[in-house]
Amino acid sequence: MTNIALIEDDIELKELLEKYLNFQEQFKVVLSVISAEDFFAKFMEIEQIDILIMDIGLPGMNGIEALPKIKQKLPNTEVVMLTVHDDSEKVFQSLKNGASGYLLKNTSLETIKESIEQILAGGSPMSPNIARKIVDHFHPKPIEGQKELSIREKEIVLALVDGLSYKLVADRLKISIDTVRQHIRSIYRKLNVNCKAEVISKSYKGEI
Amino acid sequence: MTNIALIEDDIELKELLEKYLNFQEQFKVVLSVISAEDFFAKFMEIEQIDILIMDIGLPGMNGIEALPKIKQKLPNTEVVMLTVHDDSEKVFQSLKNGASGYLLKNTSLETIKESIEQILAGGSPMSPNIARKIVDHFHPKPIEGQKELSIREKEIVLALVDGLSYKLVADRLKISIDTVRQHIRSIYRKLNVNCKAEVISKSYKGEI
DNA sequence: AAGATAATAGCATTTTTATGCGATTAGGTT
DNA sequence: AACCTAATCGCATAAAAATGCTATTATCTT
Repeated sequence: MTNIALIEDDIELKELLEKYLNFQEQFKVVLSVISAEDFFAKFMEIEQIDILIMDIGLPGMNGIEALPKIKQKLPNTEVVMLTVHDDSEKVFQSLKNGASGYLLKNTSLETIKESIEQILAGGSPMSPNIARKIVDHFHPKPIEGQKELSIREKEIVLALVDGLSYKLVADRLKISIDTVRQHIRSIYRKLNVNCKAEVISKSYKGEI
Repeated sequence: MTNIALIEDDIELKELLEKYLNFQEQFKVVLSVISAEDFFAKFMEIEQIDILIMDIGLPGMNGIEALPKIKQKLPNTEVVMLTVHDDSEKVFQSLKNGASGYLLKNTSLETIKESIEQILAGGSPMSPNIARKIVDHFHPKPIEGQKELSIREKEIVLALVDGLSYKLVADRLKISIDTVRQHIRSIYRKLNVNCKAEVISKSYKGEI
């Protein structure tokens, strides 16, 4: 038996979900509230919550703000966001704050049921459009008007990302520190930056 | 009509997929080969390839190596990996190299068909276990024995990640440059580092 | 042959970072 | 009351980074 909690301020949807999930014999909705504040007031009374399905747009504290506080108190509860928001910002913030899944509100009850089963099987349910936003995050973004770094320059960048000083970069690549300086000059020119920090950030953002 | 290409060295699976997809009236398998080399030899003859479904474990050049070369020549073709490999390394490399979806080989034909439809609708099909690996990538990893940064210190970190100098950090937070220095000292002590570069890297790795 | 680019290296100078030491104020804990 | 932490600020100094300028060699393109 899987214990499920809901935070959803759309009463109609909340009751529909509650009914549908309780109708499944393997699930039990043990808590169903309309706000994060409500959840914090009542969750201690529940012996176990396996899965929490929550909205982002809530009255009072929103779902994304509430998420880290919930995960702090219930680290073993898997949280799935169920929301109309499909902008990247909200998706990534939710994931960073501890969500294990992200479903859009046009998801069918059937698919929500399957999503819960996926979570229990160690997976992450994700509406395809949300998955695309995450996948695109990994795709290198070609910056227009930005010159391609040479192989050697990319090696220097990797060393900088590793946190090495000019001296240590020189040691790693067996070149003089002045050559390192020279390469870094070229890198800064090509990337239009003027400090290591920006190079490292661009590297992590996939802009190199 | 959607044109589909396959690279799959398991002949049985390859022919099964080919038959199944051709049976769907909205799909047409326009190229079906058993290696990347084969693909490169024959893809020019095909007028259009909308979707490429490919394996990773191939004879000769493997799927991950072949991927960037394929995307270079066919930037508008959406690539879905279909493989038995579920290790994070292969998943992330595939995404970085341009894959738009990642399915495990236990995926049903029915689900593969749905995955193609998801791609066409601008989504990214993803087996739930693969999605979990990607989601986990965003979850902050609590480092044992690492002290929690204060709110102010986190603001400083954000400013450093943005590439600001001490002086500009001071301006942004309306404090003196010496206070910035002091905060950065505390941050370095808590994170066990001794330069901005490492702080920025830790931040992007989710270790803060 | 001339021109462009990548990789190497040196020297000088200014700016920024990293670090040592000390200090005050405010808020919370024991 | 004594103690701790977060946040603030100052001064000093050594190390590292950023930048300006020059120069050689090799390779590749036109």
